[in-house]
Amino acid sequence: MSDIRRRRVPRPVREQLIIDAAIGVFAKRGYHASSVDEIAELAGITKPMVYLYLDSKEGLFLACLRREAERLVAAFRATTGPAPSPELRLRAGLLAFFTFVTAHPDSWVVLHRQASELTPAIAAELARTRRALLGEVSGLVRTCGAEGAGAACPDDEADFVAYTLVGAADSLTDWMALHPEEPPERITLRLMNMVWVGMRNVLDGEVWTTPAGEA
Amino acid sequence: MSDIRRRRVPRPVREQLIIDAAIGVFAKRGYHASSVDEIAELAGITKPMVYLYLDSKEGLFLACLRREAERLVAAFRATTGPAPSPELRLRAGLLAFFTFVTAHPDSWVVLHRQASELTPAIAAELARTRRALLGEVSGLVRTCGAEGAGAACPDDEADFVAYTLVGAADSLTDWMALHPEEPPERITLRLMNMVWVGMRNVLDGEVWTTPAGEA
Amino acid sequence: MSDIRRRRVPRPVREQLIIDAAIGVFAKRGYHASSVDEIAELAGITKPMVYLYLDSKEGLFLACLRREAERLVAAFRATTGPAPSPELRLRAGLLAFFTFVTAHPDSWVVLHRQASELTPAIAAELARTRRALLGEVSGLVRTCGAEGAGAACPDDEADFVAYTLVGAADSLTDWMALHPEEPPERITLRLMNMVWVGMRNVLDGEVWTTPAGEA
Amino acid sequence: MSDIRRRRVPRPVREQLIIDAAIGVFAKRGYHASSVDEIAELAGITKPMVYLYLDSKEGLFLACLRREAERLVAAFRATTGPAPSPELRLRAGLLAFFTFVTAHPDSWVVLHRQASELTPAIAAELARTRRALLGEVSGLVRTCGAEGAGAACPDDEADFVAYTLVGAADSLTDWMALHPEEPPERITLRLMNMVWVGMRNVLDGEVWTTPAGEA
DNA sequence: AATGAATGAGCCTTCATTCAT
DNA sequence: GATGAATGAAGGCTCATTCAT
Repeated sequence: MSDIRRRRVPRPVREQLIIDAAIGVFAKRGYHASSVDEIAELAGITKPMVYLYLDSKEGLFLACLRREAERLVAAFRATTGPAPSPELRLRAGLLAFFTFVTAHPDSWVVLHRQASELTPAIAAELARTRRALLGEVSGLVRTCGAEGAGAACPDDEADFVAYTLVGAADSLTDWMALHPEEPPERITLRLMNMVWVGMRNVLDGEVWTTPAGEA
Repeated sequence: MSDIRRRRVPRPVREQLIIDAAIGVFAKRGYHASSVDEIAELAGITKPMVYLYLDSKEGLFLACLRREAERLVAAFRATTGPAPSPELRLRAGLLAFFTFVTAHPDSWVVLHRQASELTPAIAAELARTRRALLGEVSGLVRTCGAEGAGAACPDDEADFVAYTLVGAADSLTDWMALHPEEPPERITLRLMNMVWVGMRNVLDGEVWTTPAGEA
Repeated sequence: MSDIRRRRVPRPVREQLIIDAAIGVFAKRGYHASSVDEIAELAGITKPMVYLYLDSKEGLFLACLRREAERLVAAFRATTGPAPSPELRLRAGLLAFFTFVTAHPDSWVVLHRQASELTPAIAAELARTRRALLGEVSGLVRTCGAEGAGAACPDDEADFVAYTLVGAADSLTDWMALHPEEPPERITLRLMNMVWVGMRNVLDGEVWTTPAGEA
Repeated sequence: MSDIRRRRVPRPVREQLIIDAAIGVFAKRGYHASSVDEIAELAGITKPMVYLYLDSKEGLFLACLRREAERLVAAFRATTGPAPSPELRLRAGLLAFFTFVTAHPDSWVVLHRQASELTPAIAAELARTRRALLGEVSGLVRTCGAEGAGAACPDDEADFVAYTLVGAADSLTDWMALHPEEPPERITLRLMNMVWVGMRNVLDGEVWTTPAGEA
């Protein structure tokens, strides 16, 4: 970040440097409030280079989105694959998430905290990204059904559980910011504690009902 | 939208009409992409009026934030207070949330989906709003500890659970958009199923641990 | 140009002032080389007003085009109508043209000297304008056929003559710039001299042929 | 467009290729709206080469202007010289013009349809070009005076006639675009019909006057 | 001989905001 | 109480032009 940003940097490298800068600015200010000028300056170049390489502000944001989504999903897969049992796979997935978010907080903001004020193209890409992440989680969840075949667990339930997990994890991201001493492992453990039993019950079709009989 | 917006509307009413319009626009476009022009036109008045009543774009957004936060918290309290047992209180809170979000989708977007691209003043107000909501939930959670004594349940655990619940509920908001036939009651029931047992365990200090012995 | 341009000018007036300024700048620099800033300054206001009233640079140019085309055609019609005989009508038309061009040189440049570098919308409007002018002249020419019915004169010939006349007149515009002492009346007379006889012959079907017999 | 544009093209050839490309682009888009990038790409080289060979965008345009003007005047002279009689010389000149314009429409646009939006240097060169062409025509016209003596025909009259002819021919360029089946020979014939008699009268000092006695 | 990398400057456009009526 | 007129400031984008290789 000090010497490589000097003149005459080959295009592929410069592109990554620009995206690096862009993620920082987009995360801090949001899409509309970010100015390409600021991104260019942070990347150590001038505006025309940004447009030459990434086409437009929208293209720049899309590039950020794609690169980080790929990274997150890769991290997720790399850990959930090898784990031997359902609960360890779930744990591995949660851990991968919290580790990624700890390591790349800006990426997560860009990936997930940009509701509204986006152009159609960006909104579409973002929706695709989210679907990919939720699909990943949903697939993982489907392998967690009690003793037997995944077929026993309807997709609908798995999706519901996936949304719950992703939302909970997302929100815990904020909690982590208030508790910096807590390592991803402990967050993961605590979240496992909260959801593992209930999740299994849900996937197995056991339901909680309103105790007495009220509204 | 037809007659009331005519001339000679008393100030407090006008203000509410402006805020109504603003919430719609802010939810659709986001803060920065919203233009005061569009809000004024939707409210049926001219721009200088907006400035006369709400001071600035920022003030306008703050007014939206305050009004809707108040409404959501009120809805929450109104239902959790009367419920007799812990689990019914929790259920009532969740139901209140999902009902509110169903009834006022724009409000929820403005309240919660506006990360980044906000001015400091707005970010502060928004943080306050979220803290209020989380505090409310956290308090509720604290009453759900097993045998009764809130003292047995450390604030830390309650907070963690609150973040998990709010995040899960928030995310299920998206799930609801994909399943419009599902009423708030069923969402509430399913979420209760997923978290009730685990939550109790967590609040009681029972912990899940990595089964065999791995990373 | 000194006092009326002060603050608080009603919209219709301002619009005309802006168009006045725009014609001057567009004529001097051409469409692309003109900057809205310069036009605004010359009009005694700031850029946002130009956009508020005329929408865009393109809209501004279109407004110039429409206003001046209307004026030129009006001047043309006003004089050709009353004239009693064919040759006097033609003479009146030519005189109207040269008088208009003398009085509004910038208008003529904007109307006719803007080949290429125009947006599609402008090109279309400009084509319409030229067709209107040529149609006017062509109609006039058609009434100049020798003794009798305009039917005797095919549209094709009239069009050819109209193009010739308009082109000649246009070019003489440059000649006039080099001979400022020459009044429109004399130019008109000289052009009548050059074309009247030949035109009549052409419209009557008499043709010149290569004398001997060569390539 | 396939092989010659490969590497190792000698400089003079490359220059001509660049000018070829430039004329096409300048004619289509106009001076300001043309980008050096597009010209370079069309010429099959990179931008720095354009600057190395032609110095600047302005120099590039000037080169186009000079080359095409030379070609047009050459074509004009080549045909008017040998013709034996005045009317055949005029006919030959007109024919040369219409033939050239038919063969090189882009050249004509660049040479003649670029009023305004030009830099001073270009405007000057363009004025010189036009003067050259008009001078050529004017000289030709001077040899058309009735009985022979050019002295009998004042320069002033010849100039006036030249402007008329050039303007008429220019405008007929547009007419030709609407009548692609009409060959240069026929256009020439029709224009001769329209102007030959009147031109002779003018050059001989015979004047048309307002018939009765009006404004 | 040729090119990829880089930039200073400028232009169109929009927006939040205010003044004068 | 309400509005039309007006603006300072900024942002996205492009372009002619040059340098270092």
